[in-house]
Amino acid sequence: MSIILKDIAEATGFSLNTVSRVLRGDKKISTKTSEIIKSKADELGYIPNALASSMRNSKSKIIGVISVDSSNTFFSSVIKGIEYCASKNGYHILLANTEESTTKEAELIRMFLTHKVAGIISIPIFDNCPQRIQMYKNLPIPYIFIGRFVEGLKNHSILHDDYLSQKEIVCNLIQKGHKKIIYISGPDNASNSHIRKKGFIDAFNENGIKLQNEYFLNSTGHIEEGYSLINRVLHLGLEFSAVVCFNDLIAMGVLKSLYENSLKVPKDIEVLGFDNIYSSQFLQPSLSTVDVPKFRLGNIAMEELIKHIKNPSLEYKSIEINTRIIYRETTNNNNN
Amino acid sequence: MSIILKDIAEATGFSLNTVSRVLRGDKKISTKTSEIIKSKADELGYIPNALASSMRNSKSKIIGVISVDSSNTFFSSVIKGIEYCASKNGYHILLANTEESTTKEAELIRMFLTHKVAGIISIPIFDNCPQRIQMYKNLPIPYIFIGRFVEGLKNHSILHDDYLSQKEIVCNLIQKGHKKIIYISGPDNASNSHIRKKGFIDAFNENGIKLQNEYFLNSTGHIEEGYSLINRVLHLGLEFSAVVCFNDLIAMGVLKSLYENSLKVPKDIEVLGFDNIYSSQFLQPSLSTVDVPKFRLGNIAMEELIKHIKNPSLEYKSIEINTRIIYRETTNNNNN
DNA sequence: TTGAAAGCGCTAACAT
DNA sequence: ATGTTAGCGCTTTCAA
Repeated sequence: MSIILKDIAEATGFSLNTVSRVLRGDKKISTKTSEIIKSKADELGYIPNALASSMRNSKSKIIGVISVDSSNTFFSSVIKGIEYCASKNGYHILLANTEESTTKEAELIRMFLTHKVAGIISIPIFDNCPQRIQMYKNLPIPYIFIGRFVEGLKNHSILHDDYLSQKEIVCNLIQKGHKKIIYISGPDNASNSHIRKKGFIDAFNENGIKLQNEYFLNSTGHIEEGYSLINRVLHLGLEFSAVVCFNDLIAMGVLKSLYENSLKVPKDIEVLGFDNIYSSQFLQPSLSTVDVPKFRLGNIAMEELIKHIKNPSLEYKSIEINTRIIYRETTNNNNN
Repeated sequence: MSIILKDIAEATGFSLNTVSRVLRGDKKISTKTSEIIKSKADELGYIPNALASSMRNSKSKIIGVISVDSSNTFFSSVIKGIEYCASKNGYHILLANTEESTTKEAELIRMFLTHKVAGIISIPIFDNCPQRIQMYKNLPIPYIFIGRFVEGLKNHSILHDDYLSQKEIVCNLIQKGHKKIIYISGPDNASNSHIRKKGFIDAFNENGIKLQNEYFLNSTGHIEEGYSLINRVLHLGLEFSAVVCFNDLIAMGVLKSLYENSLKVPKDIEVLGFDNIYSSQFLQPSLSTVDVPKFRLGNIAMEELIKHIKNPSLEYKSIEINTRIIYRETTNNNNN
């Protein structure tokens, strides 16, 4: 059926081995031989068998990528960055979603191992389940975490600054006189939910303002929740003058709810998101947020991973990327 | 280093073959033997080698997925559907982007072949370059196209109805009295750009209204263009009372521009998108659009592909999924 | 510069 | 019910 090295060898009269060497670009082959073999390979439509080659030399050009939800706009940008960098370097990605399940994450790691991937990039679920951490520690291949860190494996993470930006945003609000600020937090199983929330809390503490429980709203980070949570507190009559959201999606829902309730943004209520997803600048009003370089995050993760694949003894070091606050139209920016 | 079948064979005293059969769940093995071997495999932390197994029985559980841009929210939903269905059936996806390049698409196909994938799902670039079509025709493995069709290979496509919905939308506008409707078209290299545009044109023709060239605006389907194109025609003083967009992203940009130019939607201008992406219903005003079942599209494509993998002699048949017009707040819906 | 032989880890065919 | 043997297509010794 399909053409294999042996066919080319027989067709050209050279040995199978010589053919293999030519096609891999091995030195020590006469130009003439090389040309003959290459053109015959072309003519026969030879397609190399990566499985056989991987098996023989235990090298693979495939990277396993674990994400929670590849359709989330944040992750899909990160994954695009990963894919782009992988492709540029001759690697390819095997993509799978955990759907928030730790069991699934463990299965995926095992699956990747089964498929002999060269390395793994993971946007892991945040729980400190020791078995899972151990699973990563036992990996015989390089691995990198993106955007979240796993207890005890911080060196493997490409992070972005969540804390400072979140705190600065809130300090800014406080300086403008806001005291009743709602914070809608993100999913518990993402490490940056906790970090951002801490940024919010610390801003209050550093300014000596009391925090009240009813101003903390929990969400899993989806639009609908921003919408329904604000509807609810409005209905309950909670007073507030600003809403700080774990991410832009939540902020979109918040904006919608405020609009429907005839509250003007930013005049009555200021709103801030986080992530700077693609559509944020095109909202009405455009969303003030924190830019997280998503594509770059993926890119850097992949670059780092490749370094570790090429040099397995390389020490891991945690990398933190800066974020950047972008004040747009959902905040009063007179003082900026 | 890593545990292989032979290690388990030696540790249990059974033959390598028996071990293999137990671990694959082959019948004709005594329960006792099976238990001994399984527990030893667990104990040793055995991880099967999919490469070796694939090589031996030329079966693979990997599907190649080709998309133009996996970070586009439309595609990322489709891909999620693919991945979900794949995972449910024990398959995994190798994902790669063509970045609009035909050359890249050809390379990817070759790469997938090299990696011995079981099948390919492609969101192909739309050009009738005969070499590329031939490339698909020559594929020794099953393949399915999503959302677009390739000349001469229509049976391989999972399509969604673009034409009827687009036409109906426009007929509706015309019935409401609109005569000056801007159409912002999508990228030339997507087959549905052409189909949707035809729907728009036919609506005019069937209602006996003349089409004017300046009402056709070309775009590649991104937000920015919706924004800048409308800014431009407004600047030029073109009169219009409705904007029909190839997709929701464009419509978002349009909305932004209209808003900034103090034009009220839908009072002054009605706006329609297409695709019903996740955020559309949360825009202000929420976007009237056509729902395309993205996740389901991916799901069905994968299901079909699996059928063909399991039964290679199965005839291909084109599948068309219905779309559904959703009138929200960017249109005047009194009459609906 | 080229060739012969061994073997990666597994499964299928055949034997017992 | 279990074992023996061959071989998937390739690359890596080692030899010439």
